[in-house]
Amino acid sequence: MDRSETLKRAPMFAALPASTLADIGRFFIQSTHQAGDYIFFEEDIAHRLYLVQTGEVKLIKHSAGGQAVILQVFGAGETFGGIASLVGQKYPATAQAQTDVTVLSVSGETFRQIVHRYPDIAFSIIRVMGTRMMETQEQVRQLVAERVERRLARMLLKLADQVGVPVDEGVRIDMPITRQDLAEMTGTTLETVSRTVSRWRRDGIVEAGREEITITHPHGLVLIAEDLEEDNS
Amino acid sequence: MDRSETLKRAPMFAALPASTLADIGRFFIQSTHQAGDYIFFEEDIAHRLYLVQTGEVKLIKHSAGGQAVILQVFGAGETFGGIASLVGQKYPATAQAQTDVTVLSVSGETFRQIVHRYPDIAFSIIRVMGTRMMETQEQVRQLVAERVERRLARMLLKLADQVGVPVDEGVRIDMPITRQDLAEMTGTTLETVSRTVSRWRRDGIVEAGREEITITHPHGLVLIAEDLEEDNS
DNA sequence: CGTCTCGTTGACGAAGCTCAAAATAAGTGG
DNA sequence: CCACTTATTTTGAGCTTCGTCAACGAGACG
Repeated sequence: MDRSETLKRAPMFAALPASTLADIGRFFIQSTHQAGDYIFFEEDIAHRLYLVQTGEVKLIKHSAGGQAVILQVFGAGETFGGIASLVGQKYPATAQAQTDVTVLSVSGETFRQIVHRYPDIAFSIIRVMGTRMMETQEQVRQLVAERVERRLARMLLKLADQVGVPVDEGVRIDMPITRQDLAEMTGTTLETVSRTVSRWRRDGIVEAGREEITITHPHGLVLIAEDLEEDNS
Repeated sequence: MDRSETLKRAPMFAALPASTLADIGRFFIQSTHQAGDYIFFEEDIAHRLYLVQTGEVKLIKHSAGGQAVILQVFGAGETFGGIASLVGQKYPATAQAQTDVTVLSVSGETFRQIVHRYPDIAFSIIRVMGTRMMETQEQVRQLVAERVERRLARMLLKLADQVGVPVDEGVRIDMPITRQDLAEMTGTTLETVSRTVSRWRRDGIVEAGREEITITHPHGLVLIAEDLEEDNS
C-alpha cells in the first residue's frame, strides 16, 4: 500500500488534504517486523512515532513479577508511540508485533515539525488520545467491577469487531492469538481462559483451536457480556 | 485567589505569558460546590472545561451493579472535562466534589476559540493527557498484577504526596476520605480497606479515624508498596 | 523423531467478597 | 444538654472465584 494511502486511513491525519498527506508521507520510513519482534521497549527514550500499515501490534506493560498486561492492540491506520515521541519522554509501554507487520515511522523531531506546520493535526491527536483514554478508563472499570468470564466475552466481541472475518461457522478472529494473549488482555491467567473457552466450546458458543478462535454463536457471548446469561439449570 | 493566578498554576496554561493569562482569564467563570455535589455526570453532553481553584474533585465511573471506581482525584490547578468539551463528546465519567471546592470553568466553544488563538495550548493539552494516560495505564497494571494491600499502600503514599501535610504524628492526608472512597480508588471493598487499615494501625504504620488518616510510619508503607515486606513471624 | 510451544484438565488453597450485626462518631432538633 | 437519627467503621463467618501448581496431550517444525 502507498504511503499517503495509509496516512489517509489514520484518524490522526485523515482530515488533511491529499497534497499535505503526500508532503508528509515523504518523511515516513517503512519497515517490517516479524510476529513476536519488539518494536520498542517500555522505558526506552521515545524517538519515533509509528503507524501500522498492515498486521497488528500489541502494547504491553510488564510487572516486576513477570506478569504482563496487554493495554491495546493496534491495527492498520492506528498510531502508537506518538505522544511520547512528541513530548520527548520514555515510552510508557512495550510494543510488540502480534503478526508480521509493516509500519511507517517518523522521528519525534520530524513529527514535532509536522505538527508545527499543520496545527490541525494537534486537534486530531487530542481527539485520538481522548478516545484511547476512554477505552483505558473503561478497562479499569471492567477490571474492578466485572468477573473474568464477562471480561473475556467482551474482549472476544471487541476483537470480532476489530479483526473479525465472516466464515461459514460464524465470525473468525483474524489474528493468531494464544490463550496467554487473551489472559493478558483481560487480566487473568491462561488456565482460566482455557477453562472458559473450553466451556464455551461445549456450549456451542465458539470453536477454538491453536491460536485461533471462531465465534459461532455471537448471541450467546452477548448474553454473557451483558449479564443476561440465563442459568441453564 | 485571583484567576490568572490559578491559571498560572495549571500545567495546561502555565507556559503562556502573563498577559495572555490575564486575557484568557476573563472568559472563566468561578463557581463553588459543596462537598458531595456533582459537577457533571457521565453521559452528559460535555459543554464546559473545569479548573480546580481550591479543594478536591473526584472523577468517578459507575457500573451497572452500583459499584464505582474513582479514576482520579484532582487538586488545585488541575483541569477536568476539558477533552470532552473540546471535542464535543459526552463526559466519560462523573465529577463529584470531594471537599467544598471552587472551580473556574469555560464553555467548550470558548475553550476551542482559546486553543485556536493560542495554539501552544494544544501542546500542553497533549502533554497533560499523556501524563494522565500513563497514570491510568499504571492503574490497569496494578489492578491486574498487585493485590489489595499493595495497591492500598501505594494509594496512601500517592495521596500523602498530593495532599499530605506534616503533623506531629507523621503525615496527614489533608482531605476527608472514607474507607469507601479508598475502596473505590483501589478497586476493592470498604470492608477489606477497613480490615487492612486496622491491621496497619495495630502495626503502628498509620493512625486512622473517621474520614481521616495519618501515616505515622511511612517507611512501613513503602516496604509494603514495594514488596519488601518483612514477615513479622 | 525429538523438541517446543500451546492447550487442557485436575486438585488445592487463598485472597478477598458478601452478608450480617454491632460499635462509634457526628450531627440535629427539642 | 439530651434523645434520636444517620453515616461511618469494625469485626466475624462463610463462601466463591480464581490463581497456583502440576501433569499430560497434541500439533508444528526442523
